[in-house]
Amino acid sequence: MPKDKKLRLKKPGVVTLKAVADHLGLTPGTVSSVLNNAPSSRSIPQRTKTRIMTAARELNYKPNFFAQYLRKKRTYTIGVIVEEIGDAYGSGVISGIEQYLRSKNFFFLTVVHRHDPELLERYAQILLERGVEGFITIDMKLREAPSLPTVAVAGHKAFPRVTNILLDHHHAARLALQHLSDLGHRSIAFMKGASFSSDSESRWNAICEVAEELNIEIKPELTVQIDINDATPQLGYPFAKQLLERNASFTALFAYNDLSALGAIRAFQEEGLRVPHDISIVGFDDIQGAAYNTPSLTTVRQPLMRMGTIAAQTLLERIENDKDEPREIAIEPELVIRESTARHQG
Amino acid sequence: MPKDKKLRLKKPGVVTLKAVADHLGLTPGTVSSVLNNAPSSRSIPQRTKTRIMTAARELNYKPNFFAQYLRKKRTYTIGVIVEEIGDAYGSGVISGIEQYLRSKNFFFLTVVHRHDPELLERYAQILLERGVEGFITIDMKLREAPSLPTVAVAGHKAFPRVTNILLDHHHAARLALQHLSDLGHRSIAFMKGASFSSDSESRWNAICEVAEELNIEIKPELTVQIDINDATPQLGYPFAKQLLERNASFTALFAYNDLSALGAIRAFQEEGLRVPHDISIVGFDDIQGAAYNTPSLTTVRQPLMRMGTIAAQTLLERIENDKDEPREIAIEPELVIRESTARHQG
DNA sequence: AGAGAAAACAAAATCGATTTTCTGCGATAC
DNA sequence: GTATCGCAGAAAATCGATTTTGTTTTCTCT
Repeated sequence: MPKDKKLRLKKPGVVTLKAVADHLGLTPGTVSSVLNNAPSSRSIPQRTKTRIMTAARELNYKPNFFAQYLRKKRTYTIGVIVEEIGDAYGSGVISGIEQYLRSKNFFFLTVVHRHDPELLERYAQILLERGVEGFITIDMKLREAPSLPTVAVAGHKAFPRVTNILLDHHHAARLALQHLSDLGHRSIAFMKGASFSSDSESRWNAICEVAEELNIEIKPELTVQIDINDATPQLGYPFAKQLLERNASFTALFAYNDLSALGAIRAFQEEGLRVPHDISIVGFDDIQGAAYNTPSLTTVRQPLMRMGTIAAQTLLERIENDKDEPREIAIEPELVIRESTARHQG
Repeated sequence: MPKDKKLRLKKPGVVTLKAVADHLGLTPGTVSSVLNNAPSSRSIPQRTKTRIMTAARELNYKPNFFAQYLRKKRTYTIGVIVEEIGDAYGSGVISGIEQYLRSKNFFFLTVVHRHDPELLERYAQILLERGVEGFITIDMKLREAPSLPTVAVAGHKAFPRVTNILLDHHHAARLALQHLSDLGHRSIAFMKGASFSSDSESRWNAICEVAEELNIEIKPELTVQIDINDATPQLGYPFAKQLLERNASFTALFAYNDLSALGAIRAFQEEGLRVPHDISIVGFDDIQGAAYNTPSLTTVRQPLMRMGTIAAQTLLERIENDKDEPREIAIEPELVIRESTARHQG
């Protein structure tokens, strides 16, 4: 006969509030109010309070999270929705989130969207079921107003309850293009981000504006559009090849991000082009590893960790104080000059 | 006067079991038993069952996860403990875990250990509080038997309730060293993994054995010990420098993993050494990006995603059927030859 | 000395499910 | 004609907390 499964449900060692109360000869309610320092415990004498505290510590009492939720409706947990597990951009942001939340005794659940609406729908539902108190989305295009306080990292559209954290793309474009221009590059190729990537549009618009300001011509034959979804340098590879096939000459490439830049370097080198000798390349983000590539990558740095910290902080403030949300928080980029750009050998 | 916070606790739109029951003129118990197809619903006529099902769907009733847990003690959730957010090795494994769990309608919570016992302790506690039904640890040295079914990816020590998923390191070492040997390398330098990395010891022992078999001498002056904790190529950089400072000549390096290999390449190139022309390098893992480095990395591939899938599958089987755990599951590595190794120019 | 207040807790309601135990009624059996 | 069974569902107990309401005592004050 199989052992009764029910018996295994009750974990033997778990100390409940009732156990503590019994041990003290008090009722659960009294113990609870003291442990939570509730107003109703005002009339309990210090002696008893101390007895209760001590017993709770000695028995190693930990309130059951689920039972507690049922009354308090709080989980001290937020949901983080990221493109892909281990994606370089998201990982940087999440590190910042983790740091901040840990310091505030909050916890977070992570799910992936992969730019797939169905997957997102499903995982968002799970997060809600699990009682998250807010969302942080990373590189995600929101389709509708979320039901909870939300901070959208790289979010651009305005929605109720949403704070967008966004980079100053105009400044970013200026840093990159000015740098290339200063190095003597005039024929610059561009990679446009995939339409589902939330920064694509703003970044491209900023590039167009700045190019005009700097008198740099954006030639259609030197522009490629990324339209795949990949969290590896493979992202840029086919589009760099595509660029080369067009036989239009260029001396520099402003990639959509670091991943696509790394893929492009690989593609160029396979065709016998040297970076930066023949082609200078500027990436975007400054992900982990950009500094360790050969050649190391010149790139527009986004302070990813800091963006994560700010996102978490903003969200917690809204959750705890239900403050009015700031609509937008702007982040300033920074140019990191490394080996992948050089003076145009003209 | 501030609005009463209590009022905001009850979410307006949430439909409870009682709401469904009221709407049907039945009791919650009846509705619950039918929705769960419980034995006690045998006596309920099909008409009523259909009415209940329909109403539940129409009202979009979703059982409250927390209330449900209180009775059933199930969360359909496991805890994944990984070294660092976005670390290349862990991300690969987690991708596999995610895929499998999703197909089985399980969910997972991720926390980081950073090889820090205190952090681990704290996060493990949180996972338990949140009712995970098992653990998957990744690159973690267990200190004691866990309280729940556990699968340890790259776990080596035997513990009750733990299944270790481990690579055949002897085979791995043979693939790498045979390859270098075939290319004519005799003076090979080695990087030993940090003591807190769980594969370090086995991998090193295997290397020593195979070196002996192949008559390759392991010289102390060509051996460096990684003793920092870093999830970027920075991991290998200082130790490669250290190797060079010793002025002992070598023609190849077998790094601890791909990250340290990438860092080493950078260090060597800074000193004017070309890879693979002057030094051949073999990495380990085949992380995302190893194929896109310049030069692309010859490496011993671990099938990370598959290891994740197997880990998840093994764990679920143990949770659902409380089967006896397999003590170990062996994984076969594979050599991926790319550009970072070449014949010794002797 | 008696009323009212405060002290010190106990009891009960509640959160939202699941599960076991009842109950009333019609049909069948003897 | 009544004991028994099955049906259809109601009632109540339970999971483990929190919170509100009650109930004794013991002071305090006049």
